Amino acid sequence: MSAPSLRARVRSEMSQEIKAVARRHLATDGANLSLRAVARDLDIVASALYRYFPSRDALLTALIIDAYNALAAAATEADAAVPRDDLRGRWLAVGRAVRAWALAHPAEYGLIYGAPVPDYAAPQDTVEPAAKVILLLVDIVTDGLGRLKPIKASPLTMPLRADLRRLIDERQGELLEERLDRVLVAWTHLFGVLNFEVFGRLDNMIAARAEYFDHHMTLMADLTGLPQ
Amino acid sequence: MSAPSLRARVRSEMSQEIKAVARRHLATDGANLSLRAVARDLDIVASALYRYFPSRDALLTALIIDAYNALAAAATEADAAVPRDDLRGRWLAVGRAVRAWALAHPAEYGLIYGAPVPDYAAPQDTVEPAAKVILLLVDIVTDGLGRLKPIKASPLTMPLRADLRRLIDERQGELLEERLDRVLVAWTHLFGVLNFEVFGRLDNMIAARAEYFDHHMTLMADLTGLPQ
DNA sequence: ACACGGATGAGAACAGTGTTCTCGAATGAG
DNA sequence: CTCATTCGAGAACACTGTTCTCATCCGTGT
Repeated sequence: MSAPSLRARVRSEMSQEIKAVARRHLATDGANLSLRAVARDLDIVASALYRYFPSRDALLTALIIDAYNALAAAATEADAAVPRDDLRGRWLAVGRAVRAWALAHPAEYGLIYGAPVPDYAAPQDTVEPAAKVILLLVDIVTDGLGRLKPIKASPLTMPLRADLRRLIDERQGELLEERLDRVLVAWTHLFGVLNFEVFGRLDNMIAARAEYFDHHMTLMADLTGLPQ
Repeated sequence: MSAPSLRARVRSEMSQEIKAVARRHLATDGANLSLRAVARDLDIVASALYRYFPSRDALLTALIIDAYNALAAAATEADAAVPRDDLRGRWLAVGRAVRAWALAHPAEYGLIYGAPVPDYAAPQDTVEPAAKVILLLVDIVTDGLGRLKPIKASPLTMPLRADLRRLIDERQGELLEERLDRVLVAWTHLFGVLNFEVFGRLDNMIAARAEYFDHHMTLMADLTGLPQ
């Protein structure tokens, strides 16, 4: 890695600034982001933006990647702040961090967990940060091996078991299929509740939002067999 | 109810046709629906659309309402086709119907369960059909009163209990707070799994989609205490 | 049966959009 | 100190939603 040239530095600063302004607009205008409006805010002509992003889609993609990374960072940091053997504490901390980030950045959250634009293929750069949250949950459960409560209830069908086996093998995981299955259930549920809350589906239904969320996370911890 | 005049009839037919074409466009272009493109498909000039819908938003709203109603109708029909006392059969039928509709109409599904456009207030016409699915689930569970398995695990906190009590009272429901809570969990989860599947979050993860979905629905039936 | 009036669609216009291209000017690199 | 690369401006093009005005049509009330 050679030292970045001055030009490269100011260029990347400009890219960051464009994204910052775009994020601000996103918060008020949602996904209908206007390049010209962003340019105006930067005292720049719209075509100048094309020196930094080849298209509007590219800018949105950059914002999406940033959002994934920010969300993953918040979750990771929250997990790291809890003693390793406090599994339920870590579990709840991750959930709360994801929720806090989502509520603080609803537009960006909608960008990554709302309906994707059709025929938009998620670039490879998004898959790793996108997987981060569930990997955190897997890690927490894996750290509890030996202490986990047994899983009762319906056995998995073979095709499903095969999918889970493959996922475990791909990452050299240590969980059993049944256990990973429960983590997937919890992961699904985490974003299910969050979508409902962020997208307004709980309006006029649930007032005690934070308690509602914690309750669901606890239930999922139970279902996954987290001890205590 | 007087007989609708001829003019009113052709007018409503034209409205339906506009929505049909718009739905077709929605499927390929997603939420960026172009009025002019719709008009072209109808051999009509764009401004003529304004005789039928006062704005693009109004057309989208109409599509949203239709989507809610279609989804609710599919779910209701599926429930009605199963013997009343086969609770788990009805439960699964509703879930599968919702999933089938969502997979058959991903764009419309995204319209109603994806990220809402900011500052877009859901018109009153949407709340009733939007609530239909959860009401079906509540009905199924209510039909099982006396046969339901007891709910174990963490008691509800007071604020949450109050929210649930209010929801029950509003509709003169017969469920206990704990039971309604579980129905809400199941409802949340239903759309959580579906969002993940429809929005592509299961790509390269789960191949056995139908089994995955059924498995989650069954787990939720267990959690809710549905007998058998 | 007939004239009337309201409903309908065409077309032009306006403001706004993403994107491409060309052209000076600046400025870091050799 | 020159030169090539990078940058931003500006015009242009093909779109978009929306508003007006203007004929034309045709069901309706008499």
